[in-house]
Amino acid sequence: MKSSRNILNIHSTINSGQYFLWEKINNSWYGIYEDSILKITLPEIKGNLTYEYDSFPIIANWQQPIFRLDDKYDEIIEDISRRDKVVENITKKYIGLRIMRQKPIQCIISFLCSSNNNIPRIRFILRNLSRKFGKKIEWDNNTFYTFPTLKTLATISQSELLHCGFGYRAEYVRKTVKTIIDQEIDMQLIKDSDYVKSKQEIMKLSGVGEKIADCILLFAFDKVEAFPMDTWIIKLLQKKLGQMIIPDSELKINDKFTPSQYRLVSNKIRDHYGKYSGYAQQFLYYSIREENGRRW
DNA sequence: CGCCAGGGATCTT
DNA sequence: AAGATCCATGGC
Repeated sequence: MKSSRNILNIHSTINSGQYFLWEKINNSWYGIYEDSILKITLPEIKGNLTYEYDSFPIIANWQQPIFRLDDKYDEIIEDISRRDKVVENITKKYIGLRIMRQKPIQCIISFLCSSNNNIPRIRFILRNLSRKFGKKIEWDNNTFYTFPTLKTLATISQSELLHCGFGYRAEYVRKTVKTIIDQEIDMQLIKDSDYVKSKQEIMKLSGVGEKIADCILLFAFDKVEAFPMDTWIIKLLQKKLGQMIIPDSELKINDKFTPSQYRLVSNKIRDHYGKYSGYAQQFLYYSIREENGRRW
């Protein structure tokens, strides 16, 4: 199965801080997904705009759900581009950037780990966790480790988590895993409900506040209107988007916002960008990181 | 040494 | 309801 690069740019999509367990080996990207290893091989011939997809153990046509190829991409780009010039320009520049659809548990643990942390370290910690507690898979002359299952996660001790590098987030992981195992949150409800109700439910998890909830809903639960606001997006709001989205507001955007400030700005911003706000956010985030010379 | 990293929980006013 | 503080860790 192949797809054109003008609707999917692998590099920007994988390197946009949404899905941490990918690594490039030679001319292929390898990703961790459930019990399988995903593989994308880049074209060797210049001008060839197709990718080749593979996986082991095989998952047929995995790229369709994972890169959300079923989304009406053109319509989404047109919709968010209409909202303001900033996003219009960025979507032109980085066309092909996609949102990926992750498995809930991996996504939840990944973003629990993201609080007050940076992307290289998030990757480092998640890889440690996988190496120690995931299933070993030998493929393509390489060794890979899957992400541990919920059941396995429940058996991991606090000190083992600390040894992976979770730091103070180890307690979040332990509590969150227990909450999910004990079915104290309703995963089906999160899948089926709208953004507001799903967010309320996912925020019952320890370590999941406003921002991380938005990430989980956007990257694992199809809530494409979620607009996660991290420190970089907040800087952008202070610098160039604030007046456009929150005109004449008495709200002062500080470097951190309180939960109520977050909700207020979130409401305004989702009103501004509409039902595909999550896509707008991902373009903005990627753009900021590119402009600031990301290191990862 | 301080500041920052895809923040959140908890305690204090 | 809004601030202040602490959280573990590494890069710069």
